[in-house]
Amino acid sequence: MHIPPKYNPQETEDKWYQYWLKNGFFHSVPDDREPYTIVIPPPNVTGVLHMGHMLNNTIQDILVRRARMQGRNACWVPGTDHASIATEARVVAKLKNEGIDKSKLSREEFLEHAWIWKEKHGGIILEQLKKLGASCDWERTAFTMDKGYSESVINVFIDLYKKGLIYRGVRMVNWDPQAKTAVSDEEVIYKELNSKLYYVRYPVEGEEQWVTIATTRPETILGDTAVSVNPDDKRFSHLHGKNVVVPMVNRVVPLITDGYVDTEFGTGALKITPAHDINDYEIGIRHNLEVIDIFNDDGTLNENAGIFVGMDRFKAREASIRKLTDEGYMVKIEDYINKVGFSERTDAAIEPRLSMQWFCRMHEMAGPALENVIKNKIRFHPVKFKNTYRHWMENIKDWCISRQLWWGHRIPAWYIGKSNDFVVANSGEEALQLAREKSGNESLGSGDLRQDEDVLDTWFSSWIWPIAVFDGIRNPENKDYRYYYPTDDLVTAPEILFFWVARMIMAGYEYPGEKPFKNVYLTGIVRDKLGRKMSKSLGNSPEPLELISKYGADGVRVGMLLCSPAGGDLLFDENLTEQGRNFSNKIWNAFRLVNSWETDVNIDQPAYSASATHWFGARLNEAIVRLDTLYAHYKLSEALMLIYKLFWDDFSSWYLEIIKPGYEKPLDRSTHESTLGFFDSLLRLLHPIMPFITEDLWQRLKPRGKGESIVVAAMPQAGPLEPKLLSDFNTMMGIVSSVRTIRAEKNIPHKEPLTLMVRTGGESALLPLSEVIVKLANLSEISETEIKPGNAVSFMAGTTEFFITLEDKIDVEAEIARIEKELKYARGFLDSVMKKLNNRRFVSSAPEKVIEMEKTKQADARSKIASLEERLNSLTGLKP
RNA sequence: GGGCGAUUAGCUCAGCUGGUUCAGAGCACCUGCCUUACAAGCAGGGGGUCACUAGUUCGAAUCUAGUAUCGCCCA
Repeated sequence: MHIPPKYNPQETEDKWYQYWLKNGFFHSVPDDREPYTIVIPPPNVTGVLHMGHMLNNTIQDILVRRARMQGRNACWVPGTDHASIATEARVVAKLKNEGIDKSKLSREEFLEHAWIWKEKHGGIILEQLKKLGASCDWERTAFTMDKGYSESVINVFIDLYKKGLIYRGVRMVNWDPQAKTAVSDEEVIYKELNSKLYYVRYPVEGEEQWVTIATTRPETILGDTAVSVNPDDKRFSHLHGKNVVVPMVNRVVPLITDGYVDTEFGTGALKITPAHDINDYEIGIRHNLEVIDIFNDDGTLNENAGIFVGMDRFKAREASIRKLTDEGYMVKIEDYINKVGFSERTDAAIEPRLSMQWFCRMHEMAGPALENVIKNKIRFHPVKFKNTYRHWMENIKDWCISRQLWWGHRIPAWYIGKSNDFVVANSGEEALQLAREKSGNESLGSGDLRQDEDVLDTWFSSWIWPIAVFDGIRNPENKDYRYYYPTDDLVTAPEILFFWVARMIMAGYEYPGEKPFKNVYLTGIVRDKLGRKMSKSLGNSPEPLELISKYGADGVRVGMLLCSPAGGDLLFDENLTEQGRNFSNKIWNAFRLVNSWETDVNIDQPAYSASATHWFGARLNEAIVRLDTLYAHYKLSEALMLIYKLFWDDFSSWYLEIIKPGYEKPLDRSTHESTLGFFDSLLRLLHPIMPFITEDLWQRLKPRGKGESIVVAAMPQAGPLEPKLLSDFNTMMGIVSSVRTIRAEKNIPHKEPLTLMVRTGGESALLPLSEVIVKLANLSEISETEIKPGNAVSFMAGTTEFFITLEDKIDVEAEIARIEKELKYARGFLDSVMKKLNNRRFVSSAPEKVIEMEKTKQADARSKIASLEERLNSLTGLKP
């Protein structure tokens, strides 16, 4: 069978993925094995696969595949979330394109459109994950608005309401005037802007004096209800108790004193607009100030503003500046850098606004959520995020959970008649019942109730994701939930540590009373190689599916992992996927070589092959042990690097080169079998990282039965470690490398055999692995010598000296220079050792073991120096 | 403004509770090779005052304090 010299992933990937699905390898049902569970961080239904997903899901897949091969019942639950704001915006835009205005539709009609959109586009990202090789249990695919899931969300709302953890109230919220909804604190992104600071003077009522304030938002002057100064600020003490007149609208407002005012900022006098600034709002409460809301929900000015009514807030700012300037109120304008909040979803500037909303109390739930992380009941990787988490938890504020949207879980509250009196219930019927009880009015009909128009924040549904995907809210006793919960690992981005991770932890301790997961692995943010965040607008993000078709899914997975230390941002570079592809090709070609060998049962195993198989077995065991440690600490890129070097260097460059038979010569059977066994083990170790090529080659390695797959093969276990053998092999490698260096320096082709001499110093030294050295270095023989041969170059391995005689090729000057360099190093080394040993305080205070080590170093260095000096002397004699 | 973290080779990073001359890996780079597994490769090689300063110690990349620069979170 001819196998091409280049690996072509496209020919194999779809085939094997289908094979895996057909055999149901990814589907999990509870049994008596130990479970291993991951729930996917549900991507938005509006989303398409980006590099962040690639990284995140590669990591999850590695963990799941490895657990599966370790014999655990692995279950990776996929799914999507409904993304209220983003989806609604998408659907509104689509309808608009079709000439349909959302406001002309009823709620039900709109939701119908939304569901159609969701069915059509909502699954794209999950389909894309299959290309990456994700081994999700697709039969368990969940969606946050599935019927059962929705019920769970509503149940949680009702339950928390009953516990007094959900309330309704007027608060300052972050208003997104474009989406016309409130958003939570976490959904506001602060950006630094080059803006202006406007200095505006307000006349003091009935006097010829002025107070000058500084503001970045002159249009909000229309809503001013006070001017405040710091009580200790002497500059203003003569004005205490007086009134000032608000420019443009000529409203008379008090000049108040409040410790909040920073005397250093601006002029030291602050205008107070309680309706449109959170700090002003709090000052307003302290001083019982009037609250004048001047904005409509779309960000235009309302009649409270008095002027510019109907004008957009930014237009109104310009108009205000003109008017203030024209009327002589503007004192000066300075450049100023400030931070302005923008909506994460729509990128509209957030308007702080007073509004009636639903809130979830956080303080009680934060307690156990914080404590259990601090006590490592839930572990964060890397641990540094514990600090960030603690800081947030200790300063937590109530969570605004209502959104003025239609797409989502509608708040289960019904208002009675035209009042603000309400009942919270599971259904209209139950609400009616409760309303009759509450009002004492038995004649209330369903027409007298109206359900709250708002929906819940999307995170209010995804915070129960690890519970609700197993139906643990509605049926806490069901088999799946009891088996799979708590899940094992959560893999996500630090960006949503608070949005999602922290809240899942709260929900976990509030509902089952048990953590939702044991470990949280926080990935870095994928940036381009210049360190910029990948974004559509910058156009610096590669198209994941194109990368896959160019380098293969395995290559891309390797590329992602190569640049992803846990928690650190990763600077993605397409070169890395190229490296991944090259690695695939290396594996492919190693297979071609092994596959090409014929065996001959009649030949004995050569000594070098016996040594090599023995050694590689030990090397493999060592690697397995180290891999376990790396995985246990979630050091996945290091685990990859370890396997990478194991395959490329140890297996391909050393092992295969040692056992390789001559051209078209057969291999002995024992070596052949060992080699196939090693290859099999290597493929298994690699499989979690590179699922496709490993399956393909594993199936080629020997005939496999129906339904057999590396996916469900057992992960290799470590056998005994053999440190002596490993260290002998290292010595051997050093000797071979030295010979190769001499060949390279002297231009001696590999084909030309050399004689290597070992200096025995009287006793016959047993050189380990000499048969391997002979083969790899292409030696005609290794001979022993007691004296130093004249016409030779030398090198040392440990304390042993080696020579290669060269007829006329020896360059005495160069040789002397080289030895002098080595001598200098050895003497320096000895000096540093002696400095320690001669230091009385070192000898008295260092541990015994360290002193012993120093003494060994001393002896070795001395013997090495002696050899080198002797060699130098004999060479000096040869000097022309 | 408050908190957290980082700074090690050209780049990305490893280096656990101080102890082999401890300064490492991959990539990149340089030199020589198209040697019938692989040029997506093979062999060999160069490269760093561990940000800076002071301290603790017999001994510091590692511990402490300060300085500088950068990043993240929160206000």
